[in-house]
Amino acid sequence: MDHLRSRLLAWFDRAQRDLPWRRHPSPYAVAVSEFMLQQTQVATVIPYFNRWMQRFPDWSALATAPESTVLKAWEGLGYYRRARLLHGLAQRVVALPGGELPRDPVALRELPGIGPYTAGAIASIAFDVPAAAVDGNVERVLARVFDERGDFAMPATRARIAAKAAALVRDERPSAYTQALMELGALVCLPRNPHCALCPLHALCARPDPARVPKKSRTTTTRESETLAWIVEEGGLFLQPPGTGPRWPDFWKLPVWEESMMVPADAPRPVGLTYGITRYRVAATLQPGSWARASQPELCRVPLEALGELLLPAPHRKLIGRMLGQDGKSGQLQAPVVAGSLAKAAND
DNA sequence: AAGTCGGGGTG
DNA sequence: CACCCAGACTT
Repeated sequence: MDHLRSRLLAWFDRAQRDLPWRRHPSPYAVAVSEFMLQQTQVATVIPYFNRWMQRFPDWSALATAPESTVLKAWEGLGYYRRARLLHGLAQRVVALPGGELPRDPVALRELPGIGPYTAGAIASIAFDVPAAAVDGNVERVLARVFDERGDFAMPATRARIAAKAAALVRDERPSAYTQALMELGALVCLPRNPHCALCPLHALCARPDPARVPKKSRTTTTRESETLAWIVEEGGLFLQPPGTGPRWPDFWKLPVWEESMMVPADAPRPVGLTYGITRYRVAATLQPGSWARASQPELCRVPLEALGELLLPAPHRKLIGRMLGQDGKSGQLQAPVVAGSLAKAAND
């Protein structure tokens, strides 16, 4: 399949996107980008990556940073275990003799947070080592090219595709080849509406018909609803500290509304938001109120102007933004902006 | 082999 | 809405 490779590489040289981690692809930059890109789209990662490289420019800077700082820089990206694993990876790397990642994918696989995909991706992209890196994009592209019709949820199907990917590896521009396969999946060989007419592999693809593409099996989502409490006293908002509750163990959270403990307030009006977390779809309401008796001892009263520095789940931060009349369209609110806005709103 | 873990982009 | 995304780790 040398034909496939030459066509793919020629297309990549022409069509690849200008992405920040392609500017100076050091092993560190490649590793940071790969961790951030796990189950996360490129457009979401770009601003996080740029801020991260400013704040933690190399392995040493990351390794010596406190974990709270690392998590704060990851806030809003999701899958927070990745941040801890990357932090742990940095500490392992600086302790290695060369102070750098190994280039062997088998050795990479032993390090924290580096699975089969990421090991192949770092080896090939950062070190130009011929290694296969099979992510969701590559799986889809190869399944179409080789007319693999098995269910993607079945390990046997994925194993067949992985074998195809491994058989395609050559010692010819491994870095560009790995990125080209993924870039094709991201720009041309799309999940729903592949642009087959524009595809460099169109002539040799076994299944160029967009109407007959394999799809992943569905996941069932469970619906939930929750009411959270907005209680402010003396410029401080009552929050649940980290370490409690089923979700976001590292985060501060809005407390759950307790009918027996709280009295709803007439103003301001409640605000609502529906958000998804893993396989759940949660309809959340933020209810303003006050304490019926004494405040719950496990809650902390946090000054509104300090909220920007706290670790808050994205949906909770959005609810707070809406309660204070902010647009909230920016999704992730910058800490200084939040602090300033909250202080201003608290004076109203 | 199945569950868990976030959040946003997109048709 | 549902699906998908440069997956890894735990049970």
